[in-house]
Amino acid sequence: MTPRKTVQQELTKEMIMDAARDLFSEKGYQHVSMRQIAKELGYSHGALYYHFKNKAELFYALVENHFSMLNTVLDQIMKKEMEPREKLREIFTGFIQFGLTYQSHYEIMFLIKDEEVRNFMNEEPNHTYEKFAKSVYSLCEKNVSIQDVWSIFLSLHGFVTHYCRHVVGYEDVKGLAEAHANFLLRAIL
Amino acid sequence: MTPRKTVQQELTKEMIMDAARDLFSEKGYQHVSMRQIAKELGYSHGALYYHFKNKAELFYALVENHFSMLNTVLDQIMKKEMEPREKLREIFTGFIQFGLTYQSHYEIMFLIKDEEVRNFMNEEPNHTYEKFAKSVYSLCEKNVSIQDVWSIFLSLHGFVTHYCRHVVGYEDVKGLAEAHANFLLRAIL
DNA sequence: GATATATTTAACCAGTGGTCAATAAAAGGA
DNA sequence: TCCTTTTATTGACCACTGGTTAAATATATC
Repeated sequence: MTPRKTVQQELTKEMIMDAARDLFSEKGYQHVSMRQIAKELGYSHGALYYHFKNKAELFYALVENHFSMLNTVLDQIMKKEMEPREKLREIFTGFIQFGLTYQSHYEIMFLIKDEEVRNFMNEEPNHTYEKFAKSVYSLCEKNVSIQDVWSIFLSLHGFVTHYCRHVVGYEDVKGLAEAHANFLLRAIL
Repeated sequence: MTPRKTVQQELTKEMIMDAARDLFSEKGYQHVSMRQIAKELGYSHGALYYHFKNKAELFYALVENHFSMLNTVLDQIMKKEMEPREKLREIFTGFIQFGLTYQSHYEIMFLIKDEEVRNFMNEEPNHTYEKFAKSVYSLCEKNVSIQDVWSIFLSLHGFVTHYCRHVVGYEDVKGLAEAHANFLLRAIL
């Protein structure tokens, strides 16, 4: 019985979130239990509840930053000095790269069906999409419709979703991702 | 104790499969239990096990035909007398319609990450994709690459996946689906 | 030493897939 | 018609998982 560990090995929110992240990547959100997360950390499951009110709150803490990460990716690309066409390509591959690099994040952000979890995310998805859409739209000038931008998003989403399911990293499909980006570019130019 | 139901109707595999289908559409594979299915039917869960060895077998019985259903959809479109371009459009919207009409099927066919479930499907996904790819390829003549066909598939997949998540029927997004199809057509013509 | 803090442990509760003896209804013969 | 056999259904039961909570207790802080 060791009802409290020494300070150096005390559990933190960050530790829990890191472990949770890893497990989600590996097994998917649905198949990770609080007990598993605790076991991974070498703590009892009860300890998690000291740091997070419940499972949903833990998930929300995780997902909260994921959208701003993606926003940052988009911002950084938009800042670059580059031809519009190249920039578009970068946005497309950048989106895919984000999705496949942070698969568990992506899953939670865009793939989870669970109502309970999704109710935690309010406007983040819309906000991030707005940023994406504005960027794409501004780089295409007038030969593209709002509809088209949405189609592009869905098409990228399809790419990420498929390869998420088969758990490969971005590097494994870099060539395919670029081809996909080119394919989409062809539709709008 | 009423160890057997009076008159009424006896349970059949079809009844079970119908109820299961509905529940899967609604809640997804993981969140439907044998007990829920039984309850929906007004029988005890034990009765299900008289008709199906276990949950997996029930799912497989369900999914088994889904691929051939999609194959049939593709075949029927290919049989039609139509301009290639229109046929392509029909294939695209037909795929989406299938995905959104049989969301639970689609989910199992193309979206489930669960190893246990996926091990049930052997070559069906590949076979169905082959049929899709051959059809599309033959309708495009030479101005399209194998890569492009794959991109089309992923793009349609993205559409279905997204709207599956938000549980809407095909009718609710028919206009969007057609726009998406047109978008994809533009990329290859 | 007292108090706040962090952790474990055990337990609760609801739910799961799955098994099976008991049993009533239906079917088939005589 | 009665009797047997087959068939389909039930509900108790098992072993398990998962989220959550509360009491107990060891450490840290003052």
